[in-house]
Amino acid sequence: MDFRLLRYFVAVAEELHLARAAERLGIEQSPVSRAMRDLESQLGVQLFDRSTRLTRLTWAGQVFLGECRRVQATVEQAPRPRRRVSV
Amino acid sequence: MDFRLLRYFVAVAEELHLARAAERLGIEQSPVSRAMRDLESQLGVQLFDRSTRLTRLTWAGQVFLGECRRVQATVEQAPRPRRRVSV
DNA sequence: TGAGGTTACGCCTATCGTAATAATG
DNA sequence: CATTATTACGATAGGCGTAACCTCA
Repeated sequence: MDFRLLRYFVAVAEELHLARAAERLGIEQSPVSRAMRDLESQLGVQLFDRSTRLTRLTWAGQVFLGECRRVQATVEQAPRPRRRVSV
Repeated sequence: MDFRLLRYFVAVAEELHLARAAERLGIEQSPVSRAMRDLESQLGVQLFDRSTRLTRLTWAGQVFLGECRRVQATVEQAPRPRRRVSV
């Protein structure tokens, strides 16, 4: 689990739309779809309710989104030695 | 910057010895050495005082170590959906 | 049947391990 | 000269894009 999956997940969770999330991330749909699958697999939890479309976050997904935001905030708020780190 | 470099750095910062840090991480010295170089390059900051050995953290290194621990704590303390995630 | 998501496939980069090389104490 | 760190090099895994394919409203 790295910052990449975390960023991807936040984008998807907020957009609930792979194409828009992908656009926001500057990559294609395909890797985003795979990333979500991998993430759910790693966590052993389903993060989204899906029909064909992503309808909403599961409860686990909501909890995880909260965690991700905490992590991102921690990383971003931290005082940097000299330069900012791109997460 | 991902959790990998963060983990490597914490190990090295705590051990101040590449071989021990590498052992702790379950990999070889070589990638750890490269990781520290890459990290310093990314941050634009020297993290260690080095002679041939790593003698100690620079001030920037100490600050960064603090940040890393905060991030790790955030990740680890977060309530997990079902399963624990290995950072 | 069209909008949205997934899978297949090949490419490319990043990371690893082995091993050789430097440096200093 | 022994210990520790770095560099060189080849192998491999993982992430990406393109494009084909599936699925439900």
